Amino acid sequence: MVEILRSIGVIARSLDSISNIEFKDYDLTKGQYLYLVRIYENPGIIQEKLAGMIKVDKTTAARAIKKLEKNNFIVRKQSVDNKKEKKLYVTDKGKKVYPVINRENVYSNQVALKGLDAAEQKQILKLLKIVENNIASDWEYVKKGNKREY
Amino acid sequence: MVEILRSIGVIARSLDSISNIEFKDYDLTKGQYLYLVRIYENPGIIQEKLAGMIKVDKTTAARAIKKLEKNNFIVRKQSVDNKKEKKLYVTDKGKKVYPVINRENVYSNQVALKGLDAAEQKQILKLLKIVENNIASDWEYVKKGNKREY
DNA sequence: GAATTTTAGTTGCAAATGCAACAAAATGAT
DNA sequence: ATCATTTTGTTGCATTTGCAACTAAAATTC
Repeated sequence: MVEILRSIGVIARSLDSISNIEFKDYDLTKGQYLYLVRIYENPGIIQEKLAGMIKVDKTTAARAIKKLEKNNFIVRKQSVDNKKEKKLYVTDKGKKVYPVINRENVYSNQVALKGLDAAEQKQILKLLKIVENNIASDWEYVKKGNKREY
Repeated sequence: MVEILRSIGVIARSLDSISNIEFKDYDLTKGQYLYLVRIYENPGIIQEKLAGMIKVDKTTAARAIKKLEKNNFIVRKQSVDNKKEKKLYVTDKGKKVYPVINRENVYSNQVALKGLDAAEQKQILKLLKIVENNIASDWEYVKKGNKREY
């Protein structure tokens, strides 16, 4: 019964691969769309939280964000109340690309859910949210250097 | 309703990240476990099919497999009936690691499904299989250089 | 309030990833 | 049988990814 992990892996790689190919026309290189949409939807979010949100190494996030900034999709503003933090915001250029990403995501979502009725669509989302929550704590645990016992 | 894509992405990255960290003790570097289990379960499979099975670029698969061979986890045997193909088989060393990977996967699966009753577990697997199928054709389509219209 | 721990971010490596572009064998079409 | 196409695999190159190791600011503990 290891199938759900594999299925999820296969689906995720497929979707990511498709997105990366489709966004190349918009100057967005591998993975960048991930960060951009989250910054758009969470203006002022900091790098560390963003990394945790999408479950990616903080150094990977740092570099992806740096590149987004270099390419003028986002800006980093020094937080006034906290000298460590740099708050992230989407620029006008970033705001223009957002609908493109969103449109693609909505379409892929449609393709993914083809053949499922409304109740099943609701159900899979609900169940995935639970799984996401379940696995999130283990991710943090292992990322911090702790060893899972099993 | 783009949430299922995101949820799947988050879960997949979490699981992959955890696996990569946990398998480091067994000389398996990033991603290798993916290929090894599939070769174990499908002896004689060729590289191209394996790449398609896990939805990864064929050049990425080529290099991961090359490394698995170099580290003696698998062997490549020239197919007798087809001079292009190289069939893949797990070595004794590979066979020894398989249970380790499987045990981890089973555990992660358990963690993932925590809080879901038997019916829900069955349901999520069934729905994910449909989604996997739905998205697989788009992956192949886009990978071959075709453009999705939406 | 000084000392310790946690949080947020960075840089140096080494490795993985994937697109392009290629070669050669196998298959299909006429 | 010949020619075109598809399948399988490779290498070059640029980019992404992530673990280690490190600063510095903030929060917590004593």
